[in-house]
Amino acid sequence: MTATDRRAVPGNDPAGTAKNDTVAGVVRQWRAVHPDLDTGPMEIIGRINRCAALLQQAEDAPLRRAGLSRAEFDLLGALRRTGHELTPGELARETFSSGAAVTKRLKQLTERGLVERRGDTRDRRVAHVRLTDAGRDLVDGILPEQLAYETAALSGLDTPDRGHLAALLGDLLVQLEGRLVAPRG
Amino acid sequence: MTATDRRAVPGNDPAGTAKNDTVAGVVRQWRAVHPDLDTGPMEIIGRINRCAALLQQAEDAPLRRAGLSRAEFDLLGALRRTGHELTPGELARETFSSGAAVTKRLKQLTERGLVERRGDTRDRRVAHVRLTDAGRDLVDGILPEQLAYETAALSGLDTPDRGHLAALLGDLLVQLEGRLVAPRG
DNA sequence: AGCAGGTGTTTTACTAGTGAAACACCAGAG
DNA sequence: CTCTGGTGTTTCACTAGTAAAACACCTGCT
Repeated sequence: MTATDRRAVPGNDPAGTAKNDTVAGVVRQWRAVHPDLDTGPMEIIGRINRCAALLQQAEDAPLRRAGLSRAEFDLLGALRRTGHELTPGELARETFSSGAAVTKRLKQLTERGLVERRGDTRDRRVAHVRLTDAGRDLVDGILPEQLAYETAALSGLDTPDRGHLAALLGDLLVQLEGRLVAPRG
Repeated sequence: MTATDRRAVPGNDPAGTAKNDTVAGVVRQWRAVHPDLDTGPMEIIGRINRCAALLQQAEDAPLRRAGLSRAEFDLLGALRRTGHELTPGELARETFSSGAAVTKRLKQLTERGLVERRGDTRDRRVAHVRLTDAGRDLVDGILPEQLAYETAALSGLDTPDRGHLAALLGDLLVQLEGRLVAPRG
């Protein structure tokens, strides 16, 4: 621990990636404590997690202004982008959340007049949920603002980098979805 | 809506990124409903969020086996990797969580004998938290398994792609941290 | 000394989410 | 018709997190 230099240490960075973000610091600490472990995956996964956290925080601003949580907006967005009614179960799958969570959110959104439900005529277990006009208008009003925030958040990357990043994340996501979201029979 | 093709539509993909992950489908839906909006940012941010969710889910497996939540492991990990005692406030900053959350977690981890606290001698408001031997052993036992899961999750990408992805995410993260984590005085 | 304002931590009251069980219903077998 | 097993949805009991207030203590000013 004598005279430790806080800056990047040459020769310690095989991938040539000498960032000075928070994740780089964390990885450096782990390497110092466990020099034997391969910390490579942390550089990707740690950054993905941290980027996700920061981006969500940034995006929450326009939503809070509209009195919506991210989860509520996701639900409304699913209805808006599919363009048709969805059942609670479909909404759960579409928004990657549990059925119980969807039930709760639908209750609130219905009370606020943003969605409406009707029972299925043939199968009385299932409900069909659709946006009200107010719900549709709300989503359409928020979306451009949301995208503007996102564009601003990404403005530090130039266009080719953005394309490249999207492509690499797409590759990764295909792998993850194939592996983790068990092959549907 | 007549004869809509579910596959990628040629000419609609300026970045040349014709993925078939879930995000690509979502973006396609939005484009159909709002052809005027630039959905570019979604391709990155949507994928970051989705990757983060899937990766966390995957990583939670080894943690649950050890009876820890991700948040608890983050806290223990912060103590382990810094190598010295931390105050609750420092732990909160280090793990990006609220002070109240740290208080709660410390209470549980102390009861389980994984961390210990002692009061500061000069300033009796502050506490110093350190890992017990059991805590250190637990982290050291989990970490390799955790990294193995991470390596497996990323195994779909070849080495140069991994380096490239880490670098791009690092660039993005530097931007985001500079922008969103207000310039510290 | 004594008070004012600031900081580190905990408590409080509350919210959103979870898994498991409950409920309501359908569809097929006998 | 009436079971039986399965599926869509909701309820229940509980957990983890949050923001704001409370608390405990320090520091500097007078």
